[in-house]
Amino acid sequence: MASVPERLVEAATRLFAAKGYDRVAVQEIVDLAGVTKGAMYHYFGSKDDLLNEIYGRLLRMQTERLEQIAAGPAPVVERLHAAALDVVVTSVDNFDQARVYFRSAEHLAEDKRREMRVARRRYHERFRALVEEGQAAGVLRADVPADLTVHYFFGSVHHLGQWYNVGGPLTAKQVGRHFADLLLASLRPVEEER
Amino acid sequence: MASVPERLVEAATRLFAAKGYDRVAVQEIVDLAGVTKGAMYHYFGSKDDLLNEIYGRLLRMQTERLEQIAAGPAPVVERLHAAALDVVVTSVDNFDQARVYFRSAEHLAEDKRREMRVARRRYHERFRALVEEGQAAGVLRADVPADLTVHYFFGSVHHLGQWYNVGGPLTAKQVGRHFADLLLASLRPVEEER
Amino acid sequence: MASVPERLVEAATRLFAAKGYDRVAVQEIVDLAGVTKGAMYHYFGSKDDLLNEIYGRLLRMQTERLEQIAAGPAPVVERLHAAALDVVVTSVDNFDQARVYFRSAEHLAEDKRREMRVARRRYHERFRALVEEGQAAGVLRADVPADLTVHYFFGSVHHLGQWYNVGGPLTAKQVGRHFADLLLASLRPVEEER
Amino acid sequence: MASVPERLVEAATRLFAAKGYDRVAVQEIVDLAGVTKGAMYHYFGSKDDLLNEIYGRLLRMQTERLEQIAAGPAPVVERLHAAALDVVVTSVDNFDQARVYFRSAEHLAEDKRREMRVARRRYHERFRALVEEGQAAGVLRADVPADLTVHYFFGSVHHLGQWYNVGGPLTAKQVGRHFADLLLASLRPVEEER
DNA sequence: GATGAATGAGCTTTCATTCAT
DNA sequence: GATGAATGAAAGCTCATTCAT
Repeated sequence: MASVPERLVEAATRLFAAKGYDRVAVQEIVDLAGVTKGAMYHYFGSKDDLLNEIYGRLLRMQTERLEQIAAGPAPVVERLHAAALDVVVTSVDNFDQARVYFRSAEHLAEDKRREMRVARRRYHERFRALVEEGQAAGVLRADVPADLTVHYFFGSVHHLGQWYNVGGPLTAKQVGRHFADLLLASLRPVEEER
Repeated sequence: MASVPERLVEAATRLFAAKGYDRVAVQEIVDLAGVTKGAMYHYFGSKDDLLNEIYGRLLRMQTERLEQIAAGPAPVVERLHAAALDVVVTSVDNFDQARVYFRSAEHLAEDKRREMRVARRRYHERFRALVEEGQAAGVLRADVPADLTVHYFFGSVHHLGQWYNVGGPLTAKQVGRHFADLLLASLRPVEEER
Repeated sequence: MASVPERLVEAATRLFAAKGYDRVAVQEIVDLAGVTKGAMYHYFGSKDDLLNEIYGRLLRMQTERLEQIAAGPAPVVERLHAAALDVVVTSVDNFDQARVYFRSAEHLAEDKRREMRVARRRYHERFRALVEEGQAAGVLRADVPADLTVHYFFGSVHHLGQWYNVGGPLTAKQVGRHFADLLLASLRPVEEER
Repeated sequence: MASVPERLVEAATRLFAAKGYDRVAVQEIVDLAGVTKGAMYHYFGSKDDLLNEIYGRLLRMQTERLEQIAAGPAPVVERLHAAALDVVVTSVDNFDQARVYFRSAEHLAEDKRREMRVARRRYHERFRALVEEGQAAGVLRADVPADLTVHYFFGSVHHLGQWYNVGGPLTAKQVGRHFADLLLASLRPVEEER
């Protein structure tokens, strides 16, 4: 059986994803993990520390992957497509973590929230830099601010948590491809637009 | 001064938007509205009844407008563009309401939640019907499921609540246009895709 | 029957006096007062707010009486004697309140603690002024700092809570007289001291 | 570096003096002492056992010194003066211990509390015997009960913990002399009292 | 219509102590 | 001798809701 802190993080992830941070009692988490409250507070300073742990994992992982993809040798359009696909696939593959991540920033304590915002921003900016690179190279349209485009796309990703059905007809890869295609299509240079 | 129930709804909207439903105490709402708890329970059956009220308003309004736009005489591409623009503009114009709407579905009591899901779905389906109409007419690409496209777009809209700054440099109309343009661009029929 | 807040203050006074602030649970207080915790938190912001209430009452009362006595027309030696006697008698007459007062300053929250220190100091200084008046008039010895004398005397008063037995052989007035006599005797001008 | 139990007692003394027994967590003590909880429970049976240890040290020391002083050859008035001075000086020289001693009797477990009361009483009685000796000899006033006088004086001593400032202008010896002088002065036989 | 005192169940967190290693 | 993970009981506090007035 996994270690106690590991079990706690898993239990918390499942419950936070299902009901939202504020609707989950610490008692439920420790019950699901099969330990007592004292054990939880031995490893985590607070309930929101547990959230912080969940939160950070996915973001760190996605950031690393984005940086690797972005630094690759392929043409920028391909790298952007790969990055878009990747964030969808990893979000779906870690669906509970992702759902927690998508909605729980506001429940972090002030200091951790600041840290997280910094990390999120770094991710956002790395992604935006890809878009800007494509715009500078003339292969992506430049009449829509790159910043706005990134928000536009990540809105779609965050929204996955609200409709995507893990056992359903669409695989992670299919959704990822569609999303990446839509993004790239929307950024093709305009020629004789209305 | 506005009527008591009106003041309560306004106060609740402001507070729910700012802090999230679970982080707002009924006492805060009545304090901000300048009434007492008894008064609130005179007009509303419960805290989540207040949420229900807020919730419904924006959705009803946007649904009506969508139906009007969709039923118009313009070509489908133009109607879709107008609908996309409209949902962004009305969401930004009623920003607090929209933010509450975007993240508080799960706080409704079971029966109201069901009602709401029905209403949301109707909206979603009306929008999807527009996309499907364009696909059938051959003016929008058909290789991405219309359903997925609608989720994709509304993710972007819902995400507005997390980054859009009401007093900032972008007006509602500008964001709306960009979003609508991105949507339409992403749906142009593909010709010689990679 | 007394009002709820009154009953709560009484219950808290009894319990804090008997066991010390930290050893009394809010639950015990409300049980003794015959109400629920919710009721307590309706009237008092916190456990230490209850302490604050108890704390202030005795000090306010003794301060008023001291000021009246000190402002009287009698010779300073008589006024000092009366003041010393009075603080003993009122402390014994409100024995539980006094015991709480004597030991619980450190349990107040920081802001209230500051307030209380100011009030205590004012009391102390009013008393010291009496001693200094006697010294200036040459009727009390001046070779012991007035400040130290006051600490010396109030130590004795505070200590009452640790040995005085309310049902015992000594009445409040008897103890008060003895204490006042000892104080005055210790302050008689020295003539041919060793 | 000192032994583990020694370091624990020192750390506990510092913390109990500063914050009061109930406000200090065992974890804080072991952290300050640089050991672990297990180590503490290896040497001491409980938190209050640690208090007991601190508690006894000062009292044992002061009792020994009192007995030596009281048994000396000097006239009773001088012995009483010396005893009074000594208890002040040793209390100030061991200020943290003294502060713990002055206010933590009630935190001892029942059995140790009884022991302590016995030891305290013995000290008190030895001191009182000095006063009574002086009264019998006619060199101290007899119209105030010796018992009450002792309480009166020790109140002043215990109160030191609440106002005396170790780095301040008054040395231990100065305070001790003043206190002893005040005590002796208050006990001079009365002649022509008002 | 409206008040606000009161409820009661629930919350997160703390902490002295134990015990397998 | 010493560790530190884990317990379990209790703590202070919050809050949506009710109800006599």
